[in-house]
Amino acid sequence: MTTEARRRGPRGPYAKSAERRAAIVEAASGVFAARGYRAGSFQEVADVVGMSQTSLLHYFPSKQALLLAVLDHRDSLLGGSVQRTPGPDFRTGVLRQAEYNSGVPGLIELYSVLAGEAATQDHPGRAWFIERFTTLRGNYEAEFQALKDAGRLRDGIDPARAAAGFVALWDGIQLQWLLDPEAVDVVAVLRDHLDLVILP
Amino acid sequence: MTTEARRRGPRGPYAKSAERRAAIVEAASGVFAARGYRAGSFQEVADVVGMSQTSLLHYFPSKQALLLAVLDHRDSLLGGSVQRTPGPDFRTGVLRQAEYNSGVPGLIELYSVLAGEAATQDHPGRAWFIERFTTLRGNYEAEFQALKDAGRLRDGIDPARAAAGFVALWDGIQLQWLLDPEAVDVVAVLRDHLDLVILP
DNA sequence: GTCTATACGCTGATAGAC
DNA sequence: GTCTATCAGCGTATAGAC
Repeated sequence: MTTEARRRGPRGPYAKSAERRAAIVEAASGVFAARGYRAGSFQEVADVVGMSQTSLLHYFPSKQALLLAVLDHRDSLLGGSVQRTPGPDFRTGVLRQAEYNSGVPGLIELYSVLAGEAATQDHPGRAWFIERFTTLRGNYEAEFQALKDAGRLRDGIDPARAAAGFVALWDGIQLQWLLDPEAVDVVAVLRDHLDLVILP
Repeated sequence: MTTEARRRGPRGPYAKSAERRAAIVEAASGVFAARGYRAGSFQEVADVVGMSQTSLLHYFPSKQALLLAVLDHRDSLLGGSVQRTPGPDFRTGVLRQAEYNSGVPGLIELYSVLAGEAATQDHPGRAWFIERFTTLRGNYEAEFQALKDAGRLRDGIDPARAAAGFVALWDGIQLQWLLDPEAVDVVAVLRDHLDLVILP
């Protein structure tokens, strides 16, 4: 819809408005990552962007709407984590992504914190996470299936369960890393696992 | 200290007081599991136990104190998940525990929700979870080391990384299960993994 | 679009009567 | 030990001036 508006040329402050929205989403990402959704406040987001709390409501009609914008924004940054890495070999792509992630801890934090919180009752992000896990498992299942077809999956491994397991491993080890960065090596753990599952 | 008091015999309401405390911790476990720590309120816990909010403060001087009591209580129920299963073979014991867990979803929920929340800034349970992950990894590392010594660990697997990975896998798959119970089979995923790592 | 003023509820915690 | 009364503060959201 932004592009829609821009096409007309000299038609007003829409572009600036889009910039504001982007700034708000960015600020909210930081706040929700640091505090979680429930504990994170509109006011705090407003302070970061430098506007009043009520002005935020002009861009996002509710806190929930802001949360969903934040989640979608994160997705557009990291991709489905699988789609992002279509180029080389699956194993290499995934490990490269994991390596990259360690450079943007804020995004990991946002994801881990909200995923846990989303398991609570009436959480506005719950449906989003359920759907996200579903597609994620689907994507990885396809990858493992392709490996299987190529004869590169270890015998007896079920692609669907392997997919769920790999997503789980990644999320779990990232949480441990978040709580105690010195104690675990995310990339090494993932590599170990993939080397067990994928034949050379 | 409870046993200390009971030894004296007819010395007052201490036993009853301990019962109250237990009831409060139980109620708080449910509330924190369903809502998380920050969103869960003292008032809600009080409603569940059937007393006033301020009376709770007589047993637990602060919300944080209640949280820590809840966490320790959960641990005493499930054990370190490893100590609980010293009997048979490691693999069997773990899978049995996982099977058991699916019968008490509330405890899983409590754990998953709070673990994610604990990664936020200034969370009162953060230190608890860091320490817990450390001991958990240590315990599993010892198990894998024992398997290695017995020649039953697959070649090239590092016990410490395998431990971190297994804990991660378990936590991660439980979170997926919590959000979408139909979509994943916790025990099957864990079994697949162990069968890959442990030689028959 | 941005603001101030404000409604209205809920939070954890304290003081003190009984 | 349990209560009522109360505190000071923060939460989201609305109304309306500019």
